[in-house]
This record gives sequence, C-alpha cells and structure tokens, in this order.
Amino acid sequence: MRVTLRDIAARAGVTKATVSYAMAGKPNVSEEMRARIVEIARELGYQPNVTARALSVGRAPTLALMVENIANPFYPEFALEVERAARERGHFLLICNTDADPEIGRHYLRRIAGQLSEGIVAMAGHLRIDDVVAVNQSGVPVVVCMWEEPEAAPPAPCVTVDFAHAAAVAAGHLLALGHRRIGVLVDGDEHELHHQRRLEGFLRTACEAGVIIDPRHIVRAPDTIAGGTDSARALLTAAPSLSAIFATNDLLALGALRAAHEMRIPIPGQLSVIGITDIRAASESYPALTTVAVQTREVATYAIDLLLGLIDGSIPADPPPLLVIPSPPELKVRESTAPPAKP
Amino acid sequence: MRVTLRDIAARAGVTKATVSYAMAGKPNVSEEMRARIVEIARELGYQPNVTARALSVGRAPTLALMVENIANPFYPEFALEVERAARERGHFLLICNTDADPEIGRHYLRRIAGQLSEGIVAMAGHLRIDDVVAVNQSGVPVVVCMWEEPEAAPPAPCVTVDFAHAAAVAAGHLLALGHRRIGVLVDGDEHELHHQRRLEGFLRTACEAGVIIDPRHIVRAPDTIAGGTDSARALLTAAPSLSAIFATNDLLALGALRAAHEMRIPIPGQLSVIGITDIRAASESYPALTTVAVQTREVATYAIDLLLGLIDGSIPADPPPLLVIPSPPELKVRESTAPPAKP
DNA sequence: CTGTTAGCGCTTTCAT
DNA sequence: ATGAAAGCGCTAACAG
Repeated sequence: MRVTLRDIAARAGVTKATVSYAMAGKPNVSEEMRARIVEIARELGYQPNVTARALSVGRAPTLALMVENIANPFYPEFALEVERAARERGHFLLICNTDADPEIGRHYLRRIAGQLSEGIVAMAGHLRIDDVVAVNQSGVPVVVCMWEEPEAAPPAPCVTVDFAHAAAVAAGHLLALGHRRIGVLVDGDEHELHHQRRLEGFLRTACEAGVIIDPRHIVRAPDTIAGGTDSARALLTAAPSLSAIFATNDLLALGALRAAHEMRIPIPGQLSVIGITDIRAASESYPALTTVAVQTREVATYAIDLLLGLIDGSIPADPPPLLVIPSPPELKVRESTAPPAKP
Repeated sequence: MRVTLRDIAARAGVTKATVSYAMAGKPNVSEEMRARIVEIARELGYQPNVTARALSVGRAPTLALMVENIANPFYPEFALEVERAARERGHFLLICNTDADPEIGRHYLRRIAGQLSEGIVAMAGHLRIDDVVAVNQSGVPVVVCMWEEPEAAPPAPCVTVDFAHAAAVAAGHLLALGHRRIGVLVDGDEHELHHQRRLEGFLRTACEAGVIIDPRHIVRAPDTIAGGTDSARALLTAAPSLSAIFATNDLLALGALRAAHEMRIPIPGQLSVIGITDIRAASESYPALTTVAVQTREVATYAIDLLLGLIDGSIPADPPPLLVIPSPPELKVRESTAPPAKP
C-alpha cells in the first residue's frame, strides 16, 4: 500500500504532525529528528499525497491551460511559453485539450476549477464565455488569451494583442511593395469569421491607401493548411491576376504557398503571400513566409502574472482587467513577398 | 466563498449525506428531495470539489500524459489520440510538457503520482527510466509509449511499434524504385542516436538487397525541420550524386525537402525523400512527403487500455508488459519519391 | 521541540 | 428515505 505520514510517524515513534513539520522543513524540529524522519521516509519510499495537501491547504501550486486544438501548431507553441512562465514562478502547468467542443471544455473547466488547480488560462474561442464567467465567479480565476472582440469591457480577465494593428502592418507591407490586387484568406468556417478584427484592420489600411479589395477576393477557410490550400486554389483560379494574398494567420498562408506551388505560380515572383502570427513553421517553409509576429511570449507571461495576481488578490477581479500587449506587432520580412511583377 | 455540500444541506434542511446521495444520483433518495436539492445546488452555483472527492474515494478519474517537447508536432498529434481514448473511457487527460528536462520530468512525475491522476502515459526518451520505475512501484502505473530499445524485457510497461520494420518498409520502397545511392538522416544530436533501431532496420534491408550505404552518407541531426535542412544541405553538398534520402522521421525529411528546394534540386525528379511517422505536415508539404505511417492511434488506444488495466488490477504489473502493435506500418506513397533519374 | 486536536469537502458504512 | 459518524492524508493552530 501507499506510504503515508502515519507510517513514517509510527516508525519514528513520533506523531504525524512532527513528520509533517520535518518534511516541510519547518524550523521547530531538531536536526537529529529531522534527519531520522527524512531517512525513514526515503527508506519507505514516501510520496506525499498532493491531493490531501491541496485539500488541507485549500490550494495547489498548479495552473492549467485550456486549448481548443492542440494539433494546430499555434497552441503547442503558445503552451510552451505559458509552461515556461508558470514554471519560473514555481507552478506546474497542466494542459487540457478540448477538441474545440464547448461541452468538453465545460467539463474540463469544472474539473479543474474543482480545486485541481488554482487558476486557468484559456485560449479564446472554444469555451462558452458564460462558462468562463461562471468559473471566475466561483473563485477560480480564469484569464482568457487572444481575445479578439472589439469591446472595451470584456466579461472576463483578458490579455491579448492588437490584431487589427498586426493586420494593418501586413497591409502596409504589401501596399509599400506596390501591391494593389490583393486576395484575402480569413479564418472562419461557414457560420462565422473568427478573424474579423484582423480582416477589418487590413481592409481599413488598404482603404486608406486608396486600395479597395474586391469582396469576391475575400474567402474564408477552415483554420488548417489544407483549408488554406483549397481556398487559395479556388481564389487563384477565379482571380489569376491577384499579385498578393493576405491570410489572417500563418496556417492559411502556408496553405496558400502550397496552392501556388501546385499551380506553378512562382513565389514571390508572381505572387506574394503574407500571414500573421509567426509560428515556427513560417520560417521553415519554402519559401520562408513573410509574416507579422504576434507577441506570444509576452501574452503568456502577462497571462500568468495576471492570473497569479488574481489568485493572491493583489489584482482586483472586478471589473475584469483587459491587457493589450503594448509593444507593436513586428513585421518579419522573409522570402514570400516582393514587389508585384510588371505585366 | 465557495459553496459546499454543507451549504446546500443547510438550505435544504437535510444533511450532507443526503445531498451527496442526491447529487450522485443514488437511488435511496426521494424524487422530490432530489429535485429540491439539485435546484438549490444550481441556485447556489455549487461546484463539487474534486480534490475532496478524490481524497475520499482514493482515486480521481484523471490520467496524465507526459511529453518532452510539445513544440514537436508529433507529440500534440499523439496527445490528441491519447486524449480521445481517455475521454472515451470516461477519464480526463492532463498533458504535461517536460521541455526534455529529466529534472522537470521527475517533478511532474512526482506531483502527478501524488494522487493527481490515477495513471500516467509517458513518451519514451525524456524521463529517467528509474524515475519511471520508481513511480510504477509506488502504485501509480506508468506506461511508456514508443519505446525503441531492442530489449525483450522492458523495465516498465510499454506499448510501441516496430520501428525497425517501418524503416525496412521505407528502405524497400526506395530500393524497389531503383535507388542505390541513398543518404540517411538520423535523429540524435551529438551524443546519441535516438533512432538507432530505425537506422538498423534500414541498413539491414538495404544490405540484404546488396546495397551498402556509405557511412559518410549517414548524418545525424537534431530533431527539427531546421536540423533536417542543415544536415541535408551538408549531405547533398558533399555527395551530390545521391538519388534518395531516408530520414528516420518526418521532421527531418521535411527539412531535407526544404534543403532541396533551396539548392534547386527537383523532387522527386532528381532526389527522392522518404520519412517515418506520417505526421500531419507530411501530407501538407510541397511536394507531399512519402512516408511510413506509424500507428499512433493504435498506440494511444492500447496505452490507455493497458493503463486502465494496470490501474484496476486486471493486468498484472509484473513482469512489465511489452506490447508491440501487430499491424504492420503502412507505406504512404505521395509525391516525394520516384525512380532515380537516368544519368 | 513535540503532541493534541480539529478540520479541509466529500463519500460511505451503519443506524434509524 | 434520511441521519450520524468515521475517515481519506495532510496541515495548522494551540498546548505542553
């Protein structure tokens, strides 16, 4: 059976309390006693029961991250940053994948909030916001990352970046190169466009530069490389004269790259492609993808700090704070963009 | 404060026990009582404390997965399968990323084993095997996936695939196409070759076909696309006459694809490339990568079943079972392989 | 310094 | 059908 404090106590001829003190390194225990206890614990192969401790103390040094689709490379890359930030602050990080199913999301939320961890960082989008709000009210803070709604007053604590700005930077780059006939790939399947703000930011910048994007050149796609490939293929077939494609994220842009390859369209010679995010694959593609880097590391760090602040009460939960990373999104010029070909 | 059973009990004028019964759906409670209790619980926003429950019942419906590098796309893809399998069996899955650091791995192992979850599935390679053995002995089963050691008697429960066979299949494909001058990219940095078995399987098959691989054409690389690109570039520069490259996994193969692009080497016209695993990116690359699919879904499913069997005692832990997925690895012929160019 | 005691929130006999 | 009480393993006053 499992070794508990009691077993050690019995062997050492003391009480559980003393053993507890000794193991916790409390000062009120003689050195010899501590040595003996530690030795016995080692012999017996004692493993503290974190569940019992958590129940007793009322908290566990554990944080959780909820992602909707761990197979989308953005999430693992972000998770890495969150994990690092949590660890640097002495916390464990448990990662939960909801498969983009709000029901599963709610279950995890409940389970985690039931004392499994002290706080949660959730990626926006796959959880019902009222589930998030409910958990927040139940006393376990949840901070939402990459919130894309334009509202000034979010329903839950958020940390995000200015996606409209990122899109504007992308637009600026394309426009500066001289592109005028630009197609757009935007994430969002049948019913909703997820990357609305990015689209708006792009269109506004283009418009201000006097460039109007033909609505027929704005196509939506499921958020995968294959989705990007399919949509880009359709777009390029219908509108072969486009000189550039802006995608609201790198996965779609990478898909566009593949479509161009298939169609033997030279990049960047005949077609420029730009994305947003700067996932790792963006620099590993051929040609390497020009993109606008989103500050995932900053978001991760701030999210953890915010969460910890919410947990220890040093940051008030009401009204829910909204933090937009101040540093501007950074343009990464690589190999997939160039001036348009002279006809 | 947090709503507990007691609060509900007080409001309903009954005891905690009755509330507990009611919430658990036990039959020994009148319908009206149950209805009232459930209603009150809802009103009060009751969230059961899973920690307390876990402590009380001595187990939690939670499993954990430990991966070494969540940024390597193989792991998230595998995690997805494990998560699915666990969920189908009514368990939660917590994912932990160890950053390939055995120290961090040990910490997670300890913490998880301390009743955070009932069992653990760990990817081979990043944990010290004696830590794994220790946890196993402490009563929390750990099953190791993708074990690549040739030993017949593993130190811990394992489920894996026949990597040597997979490599042989890859070799067979290349040989059947007529390739004779083949370069090899093998995962493993300075000190050790991780994919030893795959390499052996490949070399043996080649040898049996009378094809000897020049040792100078076997290069090791860190397990990333960039690593594959660098190594392939060096290889192809030193040995331009190679007609094919075998990589011990897809990431390296994808890197080789990129190197070939950079060097303007047509694929598969002048160079064929094949990998192992069939990660998602393999079918999304350009050209799409020919590879040998490893049965990740089967491994995930068997791992969970084995783990659950170990937990409920229906499968003996001693000697540690070793399960090699019986179905053969499957060749996925895509666009990156073709017969060698006639000189 | 060490022991006693109570309690974290829930489950689960055993009574009633 | 409901209540009383013990206990999961640990921590944290409070005593001694």
